[in-house]
Amino acid sequence: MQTLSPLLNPPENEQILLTQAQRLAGYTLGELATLARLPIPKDLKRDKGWIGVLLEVWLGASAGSKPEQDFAALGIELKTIPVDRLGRPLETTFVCVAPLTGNTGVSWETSHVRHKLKRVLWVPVEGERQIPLAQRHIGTPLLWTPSEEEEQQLRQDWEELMDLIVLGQVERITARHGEVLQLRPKAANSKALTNAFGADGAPILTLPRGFYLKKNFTAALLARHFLL
DNA sequence: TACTGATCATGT
DNA sequence: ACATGATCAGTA
Repeated sequence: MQTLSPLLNPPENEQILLTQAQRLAGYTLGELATLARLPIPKDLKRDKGWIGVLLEVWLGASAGSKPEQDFAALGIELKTIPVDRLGRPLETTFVCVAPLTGNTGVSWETSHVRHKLKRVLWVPVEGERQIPLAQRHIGTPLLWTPSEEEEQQLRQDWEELMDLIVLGQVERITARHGEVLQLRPKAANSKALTNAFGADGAPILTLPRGFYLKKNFTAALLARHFLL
């Protein structure tokens, strides 16, 4: 009888990664945290990334804040996604920070968004706050690559948002822009500012922004897998 | 109650 | 300040 244990090194291939992720399905966060000897916070208020770190440990991702894909050798990004009892996303999904300067000549093909989403291992986790953190279950993982339709949706929103940024309209962008991809603040707080350009072309200080996948998009990609 | 704008921890 | 990991929480 083999005991479930965290991967100590990056998985050597996709199959090993996927198999390990599938093994975790059905376990609770409390069980996995105890086995990995990771302290369990009371809730996520001050540990918003805790579930992500826990899964990184179990799947052998090089944990920490390196500007790489989680499984660089495999070209795979890991995303945990909080879902309700029906498997629908409870939150938007952060993709990457949006570049507000130095965007002359940037294209969708070479964008960070496209690179990040090229191949993603989605791990659904029960996320309803009424369920104590330790009792939330891991769901069935999904190794995903954007379909042509999904990539076109992403590309259209990305180009529209980047056009506004380049035109100095970043402060007029709200989370309502974009059908599947949105731009929202991504900062420690509202006092953290970064450089951008205003409508008149002059430099301005503004909140750092990030690209996020809207829930309708992640809901559809999860449903396509689990209902089809 | 869904959504948008704001926020939390940690490491480089 | 910015990258990693995201969720919180006020208000429409």
